[in-house]
Amino acid sequence: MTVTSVHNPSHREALWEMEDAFERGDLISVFGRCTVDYEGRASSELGSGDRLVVLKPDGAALVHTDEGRQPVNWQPPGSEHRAAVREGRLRVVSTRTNPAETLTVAFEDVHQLSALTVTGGRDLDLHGSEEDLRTRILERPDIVEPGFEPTETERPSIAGPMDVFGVDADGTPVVVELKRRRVGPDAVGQLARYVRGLREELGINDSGFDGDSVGDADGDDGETPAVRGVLVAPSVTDRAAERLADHGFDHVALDPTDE
Amino acid sequence: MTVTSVHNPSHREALWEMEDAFERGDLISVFGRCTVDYEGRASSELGSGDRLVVLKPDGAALVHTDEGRQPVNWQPPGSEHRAAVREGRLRVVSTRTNPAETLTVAFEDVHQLSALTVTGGRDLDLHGSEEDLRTRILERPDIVEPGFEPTETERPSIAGPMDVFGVDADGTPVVVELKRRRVGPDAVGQLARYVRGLREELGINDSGFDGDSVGDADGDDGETPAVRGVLVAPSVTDRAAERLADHGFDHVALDPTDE
DNA sequence: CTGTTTATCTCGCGG
DNA sequence: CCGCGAGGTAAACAG
Repeated sequence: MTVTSVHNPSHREALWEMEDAFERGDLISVFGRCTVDYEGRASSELGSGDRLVVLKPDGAALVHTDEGRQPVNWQPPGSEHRAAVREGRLRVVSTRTNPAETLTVAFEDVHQLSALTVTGGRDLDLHGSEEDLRTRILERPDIVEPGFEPTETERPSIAGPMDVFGVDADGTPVVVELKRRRVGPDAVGQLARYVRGLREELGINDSGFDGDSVGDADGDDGETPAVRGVLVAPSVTDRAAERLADHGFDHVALDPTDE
Repeated sequence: MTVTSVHNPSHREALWEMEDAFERGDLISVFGRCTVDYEGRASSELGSGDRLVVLKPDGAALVHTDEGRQPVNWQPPGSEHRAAVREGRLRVVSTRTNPAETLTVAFEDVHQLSALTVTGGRDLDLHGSEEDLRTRILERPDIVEPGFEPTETERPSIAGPMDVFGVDADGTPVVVELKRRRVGPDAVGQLARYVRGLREELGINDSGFDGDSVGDADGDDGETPAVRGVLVAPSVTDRAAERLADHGFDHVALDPTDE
């Protein structure tokens, strides 16, 4: 038996079922008319209404209405659930410490209470993350540009760790910044800080002056800096495109979810 | 009747109940063994396991395991839910556009399916938020400091809107930044940008030089700037305290949940 | 234990 | 529609 369910139980019956479910470590789902109070980092009150309350064996509690992805009230995992009948009504209290928080659900009417025994299958694998994108670039650097050779990831700099660092076909240092979604000017600023930091580190003047360094860009005059910046992202905002142009950085359009 | 529920239904029966529930605009709760696939901003696959799936009439979809406050997979409100039986199995697909995202739940076994008719009670009042904190300061400005008079909220500046703007007992302009929890150096940086922006606006030199302005701080030499910065937060990190001191800003310890 | 960073963040507001 | 900031953010991770 993986589901125990009672419909329109008395508050006492609901309490018995709930205590049994706590004992078994079940996932509990309660649908009923209730008020909800929360006291802790903030405080809130929720008047009477029909809601779905989920109590998890790891201590998480969720109160959902018929709208929104977010629970209207909740308690994080690690909280402790207790149930009782006070003044003839089922009352569920979930508490945690650090910070001290209390969620109280007082039922006027329990429409349905279900205890769900959960078995296995908790393994998720997620693709399309920034981590995934970096792995793919290390495996096939040509998707950044032909001849690109990554040398380090998470290379430390005064502006923080750069996502990917390497050299291009001409041997010029390249800083690559990865973003998994459309970016605004802030990402360009981040890339600019890395490039600026690296130029300082290598003793290269911002204007592109090359003080005996690792290989100047070909033919160009002093305008071309000896460290390049490349932003890898599915797309950029107009403002970001302007700032990329200002800095002389390149944008590689690459969607992390594409193969 | 506010709850319709079937236990261990056939996949066809489950489909009928679900389609009826869609029609009625019910909140749907399904507990069963299923696999979950998500494609969109990222992509994920979830192997077979017992999970609680919630489908809301506003288009939100949630897939919960027995752990965590967060759903293991979800779809935001505004998505469209469809159900069908393919290869003898109940399959629920939730899609949305912009960004294009698809959540697919394929049930191997439906343990329980419930349709919940929700009525009323969506009014939450929350205290202890930043909004609430601002209201309290406007009602009783003395909790910032005696003699403080707020003049504007969300006052625009080149650095963005400041939380509260006003003048102190001496008539010196004061920028107040509100934070509802313990803050790090970033909040001080934010406040500093506001203060710097306002000084520029008023034609005051950063070093505190007063170019015919609204009332200099008493007695001090040129060190004291003619625009003050006050950070209201329950507490600050050590690093943040140093930066506050560097700028000559004040910290008012105020917990948004108090009072 | 605190502090930092990320997220399929969500959510609301303004241009 | 995009961009920005707040959240009882949650959650992973480093120190």
